[in-house]
Amino acid sequence: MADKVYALVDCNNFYVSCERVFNPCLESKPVIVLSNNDGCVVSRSQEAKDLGIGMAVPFFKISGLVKKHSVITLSSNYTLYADMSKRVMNSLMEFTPNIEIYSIDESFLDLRGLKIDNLKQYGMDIKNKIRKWTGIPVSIGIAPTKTLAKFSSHIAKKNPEYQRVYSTYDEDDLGYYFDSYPPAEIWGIGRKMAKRLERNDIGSVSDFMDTEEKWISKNMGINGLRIKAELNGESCIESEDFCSQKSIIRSRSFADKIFDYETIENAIANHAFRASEKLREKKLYARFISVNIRTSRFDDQAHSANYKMELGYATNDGVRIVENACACLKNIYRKGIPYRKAGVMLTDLMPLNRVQLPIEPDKNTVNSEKIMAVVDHLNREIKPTAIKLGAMGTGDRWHEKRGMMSKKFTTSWEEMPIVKFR
DNA sequence: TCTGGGGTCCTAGGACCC
DNA sequence: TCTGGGGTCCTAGGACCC
Repeated sequence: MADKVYALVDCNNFYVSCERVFNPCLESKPVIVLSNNDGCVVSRSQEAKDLGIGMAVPFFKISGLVKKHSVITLSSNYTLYADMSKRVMNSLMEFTPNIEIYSIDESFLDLRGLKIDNLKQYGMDIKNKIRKWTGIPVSIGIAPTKTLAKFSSHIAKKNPEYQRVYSTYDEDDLGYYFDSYPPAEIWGIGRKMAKRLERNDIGSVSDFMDTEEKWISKNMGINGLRIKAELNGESCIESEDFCSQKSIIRSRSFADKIFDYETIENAIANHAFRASEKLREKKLYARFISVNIRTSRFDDQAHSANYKMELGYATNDGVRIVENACACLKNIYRKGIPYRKAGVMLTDLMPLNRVQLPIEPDKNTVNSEKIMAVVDHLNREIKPTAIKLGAMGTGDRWHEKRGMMSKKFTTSWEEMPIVKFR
């Protein structure tokens, strides 16, 4: 077997597939799932794709189409998707522990060193078992580099004859797809770069492969060179270091324009607290916090403001993080601006063993670990808002719209699916 | 009327130093 | 009075990913 072997396992239409597991009536019908605030389309069933509904299209632009074809529309239910994702990833670990979870619906498996006679068959085996164990359909690309594995998974998805598994080790028509697919199909080449390539008569992956390195380096930087090497079978995107997360962000758009300070402070305090929960969950500490408030990007007088502050010493204490977030907000809030979005970012993250604690801890910090542990426990066991800080407020004017959400089938006793026998 | 959220990485440019 | 060039560090912004 070759030096390196990566399998990219990609869940098909993931959010829609999650919904279908618990609601079989959605099968073989056009279904879409919307982003927060019911703003954009973030997942589409094949039937919805066939109707011409694009990815990330604002919902209001397709509402006519949706009505005409009775497209079933759902708000996103991240609690459900996160839990289903965990199940899929745990199932994949049955095949190899060398798994890199790349996103909520994708993982790279490092198959090096495993005794596998037939990679294509192995892929089919994974695909069938994931479907059986979790109900989620997946596509798989197998190749010597991550970029090629991604490309292979696209081939697997688009061409039914491969039965959703494409292995460059077992097929000999990769060159055909290099000739016929545009560079935009390649991982790392986005809209802007694809346009630029097109303007320079680079219309296919093969054309890109034939492009001089000098040109690539000048126009695409080091990333372009890396992509070319990867497509040549030379692996240069290594596995991520798991403890290397650089930032934690929590932000949301408001359902309506918001002008008043109090409501925005509530939103910022909530985001800051959620961000601190994430920090504690990952056992990390942050040194900096920054707060951003902005109008709609599409507003005539689009406005955005940032404020960054040092937290003193690295911390994951919710109270301190919320206090600092509110202090940041005071510096940038302006009266009379129609704010549409607020967010909090924690940066310079580190694990406990790298944290420098203050020489003389004050009273408030001494007990913070214990207090936070209790708060987290209660919020996990009862409900996420069981314990809140005063600044987080009680209103929900800043909350987003989610008019069409399914239930938390797998994570809430109240909302568990009911099976009836007759 | 209605346009997502959470991340990473790279680059250009300014400030500052010698 | 003349005001160079190299280095570093930081930040903002852009591009990309899902």
